[in-house]
Amino acid sequence: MREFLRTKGFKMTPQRELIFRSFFEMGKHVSVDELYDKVRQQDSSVGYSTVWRNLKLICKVGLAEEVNLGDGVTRYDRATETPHGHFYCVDCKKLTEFDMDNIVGQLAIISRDNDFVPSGFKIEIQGRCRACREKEATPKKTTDAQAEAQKP
Amino acid sequence: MREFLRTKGFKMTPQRELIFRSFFEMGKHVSVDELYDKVRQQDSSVGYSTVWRNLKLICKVGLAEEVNLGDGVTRYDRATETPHGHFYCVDCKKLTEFDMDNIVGQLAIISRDNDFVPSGFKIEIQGRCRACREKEATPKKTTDAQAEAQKP
DNA sequence: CGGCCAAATGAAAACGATTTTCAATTTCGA
DNA sequence: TCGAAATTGAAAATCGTTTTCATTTGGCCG
Ligand SMILES: [Mn+2]
Ligand SMILES: [Mn+2]
Ligand SMILES: [Zn+2]
Ligand SMILES: [Zn+2]
Repeated sequence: MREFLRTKGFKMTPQRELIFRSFFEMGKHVSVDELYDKVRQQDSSVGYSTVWRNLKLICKVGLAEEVNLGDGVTRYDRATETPHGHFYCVDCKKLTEFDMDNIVGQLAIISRDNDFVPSGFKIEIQGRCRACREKEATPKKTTDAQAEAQKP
Repeated sequence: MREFLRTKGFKMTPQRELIFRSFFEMGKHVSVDELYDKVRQQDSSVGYSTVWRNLKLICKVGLAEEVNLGDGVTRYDRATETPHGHFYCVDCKKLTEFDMDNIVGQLAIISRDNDFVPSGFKIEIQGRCRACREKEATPKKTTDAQAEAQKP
């Protein structure tokens, strides 16, 4: 790793080492805050901006990429060998993955047909996961139009 | 429109009327600022929050939906009869659309196979549009590792 | 082994889009 | 017409992201 970074012109530091290791230990879809918390458990002197910068660096060197679900928080997803898509449960907000190998071909065709040279594909499927369907909870009826309209 | 909203418990106002009309007159992928500017051309007394709230309302009643490309700005996309995906040019940032009818079937199958009940699909293809490829401009070599790493 | 200098760090501040607050105004059904 | 509920505009609050800046550190070179 140290060597890998060095060849790209970056130095290794204790903080960086810890941040990189922590990131890869954590699951997928990690937010800055989550990683920051994890890192601070090991070394509470590491700064937030250092975590943020290193997360950006991890993306820059191609080891992860940002994921935006429109919930206001950027998450970082460890790069996978084969491209994958995301199921986003609108109830519990859980993010799960699926392989998109068999679809990439079609996306490439669509791109070609539209005179567009693709470099990356993102597929997000919103819906409800099994767990949430089984809970089948709170119908939660509309009562106050304004509250519904103006509040999240 | 007035009637449509009334049945959902919302009132019509001059501002709302103007905002809705302006939104549908504009192209796709409109940001709050863009719509705000357009609206102010007609009536400079309309407030920013009113524009924002009505954009949210348009989504709530199903006439549009938010689009997030991770560039920090939420855009609002008029709902289309048939679902469509987006080509996002990494150079000029232009967003163009493509029909995804022929892929939706597969996405539905993938969802079923993963025990997920889908309610919406989003496909984003990053790459370069024709215009940008033809410009084929500025190779822009890396010179300062830190600058490259820490600045956008 | 020093010395040097770009890279890296941490704290704090800046940013900027989004969202909320609140008092005043308006809509629309009873 | 009246009044409750919705809407509005201005301003402030939020809050994740990004930058600034003074200081420290890593790693290459002699
Ligand atoms: Mn993922
Ligand atoms: Mn669109
Ligand atoms: Zn769920
Ligand atoms: Zn382009």
